[in-house]
Amino acid sequence: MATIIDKKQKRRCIALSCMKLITSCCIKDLTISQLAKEANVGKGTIYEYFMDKEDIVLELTQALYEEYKQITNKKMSCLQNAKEKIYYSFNSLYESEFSMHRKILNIFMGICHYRDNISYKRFKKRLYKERLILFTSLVEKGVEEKILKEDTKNLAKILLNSFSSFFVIFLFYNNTKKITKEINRFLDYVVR
Amino acid sequence: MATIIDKKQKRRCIALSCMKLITSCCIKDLTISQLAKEANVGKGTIYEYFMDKEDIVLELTQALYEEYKQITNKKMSCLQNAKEKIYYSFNSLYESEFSMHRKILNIFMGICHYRDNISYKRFKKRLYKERLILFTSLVEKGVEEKILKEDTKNLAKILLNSFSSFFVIFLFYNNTKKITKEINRFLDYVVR
Amino acid sequence: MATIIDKKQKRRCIALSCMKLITSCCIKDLTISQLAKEANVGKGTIYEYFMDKEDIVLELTQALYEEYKQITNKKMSCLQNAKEKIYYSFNSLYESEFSMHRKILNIFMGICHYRDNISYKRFKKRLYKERLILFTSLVEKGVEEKILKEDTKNLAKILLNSFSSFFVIFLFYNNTKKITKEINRFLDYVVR
Amino acid sequence: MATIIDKKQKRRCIALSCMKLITSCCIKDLTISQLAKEANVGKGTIYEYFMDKEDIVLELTQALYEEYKQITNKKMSCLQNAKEKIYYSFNSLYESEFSMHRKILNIFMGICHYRDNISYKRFKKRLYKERLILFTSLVEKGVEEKILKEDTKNLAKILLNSFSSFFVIFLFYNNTKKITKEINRFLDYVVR
DNA sequence: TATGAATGAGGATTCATTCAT
DNA sequence: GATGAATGAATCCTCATTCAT
Repeated sequence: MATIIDKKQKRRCIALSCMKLITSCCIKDLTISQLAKEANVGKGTIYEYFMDKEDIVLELTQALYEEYKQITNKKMSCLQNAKEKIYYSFNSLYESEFSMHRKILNIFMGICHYRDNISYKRFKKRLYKERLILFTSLVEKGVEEKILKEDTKNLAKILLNSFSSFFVIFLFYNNTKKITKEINRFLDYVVR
Repeated sequence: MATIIDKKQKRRCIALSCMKLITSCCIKDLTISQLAKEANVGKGTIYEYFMDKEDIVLELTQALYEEYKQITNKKMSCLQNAKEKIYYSFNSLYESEFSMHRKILNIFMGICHYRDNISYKRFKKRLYKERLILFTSLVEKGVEEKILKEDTKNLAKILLNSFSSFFVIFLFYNNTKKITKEINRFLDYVVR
Repeated sequence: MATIIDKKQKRRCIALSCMKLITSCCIKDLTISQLAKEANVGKGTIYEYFMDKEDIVLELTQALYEEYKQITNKKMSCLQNAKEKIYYSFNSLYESEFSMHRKILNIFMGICHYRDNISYKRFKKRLYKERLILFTSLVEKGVEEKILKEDTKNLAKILLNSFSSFFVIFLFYNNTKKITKEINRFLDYVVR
Repeated sequence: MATIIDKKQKRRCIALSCMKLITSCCIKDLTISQLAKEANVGKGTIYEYFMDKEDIVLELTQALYEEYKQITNKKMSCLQNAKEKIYYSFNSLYESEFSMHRKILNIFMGICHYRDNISYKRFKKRLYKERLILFTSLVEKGVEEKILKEDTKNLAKILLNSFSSFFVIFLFYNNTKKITKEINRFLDYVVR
């Protein structure tokens, strides 16, 4: 039992050690040797804990996603009304403290375009599900507070689509101010 | 002059010859040798016309994009009113005849996540610009025909964001029926 | 007959066109394409007139050797006595006007270390022979003028060995002033 | 510490394994694959220890140079007087047991004509310096024993120039008997 | 005779993966 | 469990050479 926990911890620890390297280089050009050196472990050790390069990125994405969730949930619970929560749930990702998280998400999405294995799919589904739950609850609250007129289910999905859309657009602009503007324009249209 | 045209033509011709191979394999695992063989030219010839693998994908994406534009413009001009045109502009991409186009677009977008050179940027800007012009004109017409209440500029951008969002969602579902449903749900919400 | 002369002339002309390129780049890294472009002819044309890269260097070396001979013979005939002629025959190669000639000779010698075909051998023999004839006549004159005490034959060979030695040393120092100093030290030792 | 010594030893070991191949083929036509096979190591291993082909030749030249020095120093210490030592220091290189050493030296010199990196320069300087020290001490001894009349410094340099010259001439003749004759003719002229 | 587009053999180099320590 | 030296398959890319025009 203890060793399994250790194994998970070490996996995460190695992945986090590689964060800087992964976000600063093109993932395509990174080698296992470089990653092992960055994490201060032997090449063989990498193979103890990861299938390949993409597996490290997955672990790193999960780590940062969980951190993002923890921080934003905390802040969200301090916000008073549904409107503020909805705006925050869209905008928080583009705050400066999450620049690393955005970078990793970009790299993760890039890998998704060519990689389609189980662990990747599973994490994508989890991301989708958890976001949908969040937006569903926010829409419910919004309808209660009468800032949203829509029936619950559809609007939550539209919000989810738009949320991911904005991230894609962000990768195009690569400008957080611009994307924040676009987001608020959209939310002003949807929310009363 | 003649040779320049020939060079452009041959570039396109080679890229199109590689279409099947590119869409059926994982681009990451494709080699220049395989592509050269598929196009029935020597390896050296590939290097005569392309910088690398990604350059071939770019050419292919451009070729299919232009074909898509030509076909959809033609059909669009037969449609009577703004509402139909808007729905068509969103849904056409998911018709079965454009399955190849969707595949290429997926591969192209995957490459965008790690590649950031001039020709890729240029084409991305062109895509963005041309789509924005289309949606702007459709919104104008929609407002004229009183099926859209919004001020022109903002709605066009929202449509554009949603359009690209739907494609990202499609890559997740990989199910044209589902995405068509989502699109129509969204458009029913926006259009009267 | 005319065409043969033309062929020889064109061969020389192409080789001379490549002089700058050959002396400024490392011969190992030069390609036939580059040489053809530099000479403003097609790649196929190069093959009409030359066996390979080394053949161009040979032609260029011959051209510059003949030029060197012509210029130095002229100047030598103006010199009054054997002593002056001997000193000039050693030092002239290191005058600034012959920097190109030295460079080519270096490249030619480098090729000799791995290439051993007939035309290269023939030219090396010719160089050796002509220099020996020159030094033999200078020694004869020197003995007549009583500035050399030695029997003719041996000294001519020693001079020839030293002459080529100095060039090898020059390639090591790559400093004309230093080599001139060494040469004069040596000749002061040999000549009264 | 141990690994550094091992690395140096393995480097030398690989280079020595390639000796036969390097001296029997034209270095220009040798491939890393052939060298790796000859040394019974993988291609990747070659790159672990060497920059390129020329780096192997450098290592081999150094190995054989050190062997040559060791053998000749030993024999030289048995010789009685300066005259014998001077003659031996010139002639030893052309003894049959050093045919490999001559071949490598030829190849090394050929590479010097187009390669000018630090490690090559450093070794060339070392060669020059050590030979100059040897000849200086021999000239000193010769003056003591009154077989040389010259002032010490100049003659040592002249001997050094001639020594290298003779090797160049040898590459032309490729005939040890002839070169030995030339050497003795020269030394008879210099030494009383 | 001159050309240069097309070629593909072949060499350089990389790097994921193994396995003895 | 951790390591990193050794490996060689795999891929890149070059460039001498050909040959139809």
